[in-house]
Amino acid sequence: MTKEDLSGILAQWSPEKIQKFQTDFLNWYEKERRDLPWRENQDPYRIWVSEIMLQQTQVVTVIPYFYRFMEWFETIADLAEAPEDKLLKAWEGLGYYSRVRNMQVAAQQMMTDFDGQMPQTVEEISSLKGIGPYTAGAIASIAFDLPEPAIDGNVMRVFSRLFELEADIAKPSSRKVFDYVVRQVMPHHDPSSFNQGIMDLGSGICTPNSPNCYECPLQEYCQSFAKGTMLNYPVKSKKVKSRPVYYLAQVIKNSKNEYLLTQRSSEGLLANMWTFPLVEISKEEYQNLKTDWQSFVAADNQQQSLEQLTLDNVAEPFSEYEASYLKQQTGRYAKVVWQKQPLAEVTHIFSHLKWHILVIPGFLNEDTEFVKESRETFAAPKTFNKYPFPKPQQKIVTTLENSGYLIAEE
DNA sequence: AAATCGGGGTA
DNA sequence: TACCCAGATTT
Repeated sequence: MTKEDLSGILAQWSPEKIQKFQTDFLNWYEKERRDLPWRENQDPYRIWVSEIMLQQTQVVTVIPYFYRFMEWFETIADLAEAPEDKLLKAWEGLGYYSRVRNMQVAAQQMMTDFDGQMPQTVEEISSLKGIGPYTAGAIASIAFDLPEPAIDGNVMRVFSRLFELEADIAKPSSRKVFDYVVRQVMPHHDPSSFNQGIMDLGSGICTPNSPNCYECPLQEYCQSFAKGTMLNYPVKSKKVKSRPVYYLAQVIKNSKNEYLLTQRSSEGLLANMWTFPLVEISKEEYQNLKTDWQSFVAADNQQQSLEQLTLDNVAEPFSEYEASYLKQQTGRYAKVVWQKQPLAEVTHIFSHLKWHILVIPGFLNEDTEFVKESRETFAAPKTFNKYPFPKPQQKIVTTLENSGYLIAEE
């Protein structure tokens, strides 16, 4: 879609029509705007925090995190100095954890470069870590009333329907199409209400699958409504499916009812968060282990003799290869007595990965024989709340609590 | 331009 | 399932 095409589309909108469009929409927003905690005032810090939290995250999810975050980190200076585990804990369960790390870097930038304040130009706001074109526009318009668009998924959906724009919103290059169109029709006297209004509209009325066009304040301006083509927009190319990954989770308890936890790498997925030790295995190994474990538990239920599964008698239910494989993977845990109990399986879907986790619980009789490596610790269940856990880890804990293996109380 | 980076809500 | 959500950064 060329700039000439866009000019043609917009040429049908006279200045008078644009002005009426703005008035109608701002009137609607004034009447229908949602009461949200970050809309109480124009504090740039609150608006910044809310915008970062709201990236790829729905309002209802954000609200409790927002209140807690503002309690824990009252000022930009507080955020700049906070320890990382407290940051991760504040973000635990929210996902995309680099968001909060980048926010601390940005807070430090503000302390050193901007007198501890959010800067007030789009260029300077954009120079802050973690603030891209959308968030820069949102902060500029909402906190400082600057006439900047804030192009997000809502805006692209609303505007693609308004003008039947064919630009593929999955392509980064399409952003400039929407930027151009929004700039032509947004009111410069109240960009804040306009941008927030489009968000409310996209959230409650101009929704992806079943838009409530008969309640829409922009119905008379909407080309796709006139033609009944609302559901053809926005145009979006397919995303690739998430790739499966298979893990063995080794849940190892010592005689003091403490569990071995390990801190993940400082880079990449779930950086610096804590999990039970995870070992990646192949799909075939995963399926074979699962099958054999199930048959072993079934056979044992009939015998009702063995209380524990040791590494030696692992060779019984597992095939020789799998037993040796399990020993190899658990080699440094030679003192671990693997618990015989119904198999626990946990799955978790990320945006680009699907984790399959086979949970293998074990017990350590002699603590002294076991030497922790770096980034490892033994932790009692009642202290788990001190460690930032990613969702898959929380699911494993819940599963083991339900099976009775993991006891939260002392 | 494509891949990476979480997790929940919805139909 | 598949898609969407107040996206940014890295490769």
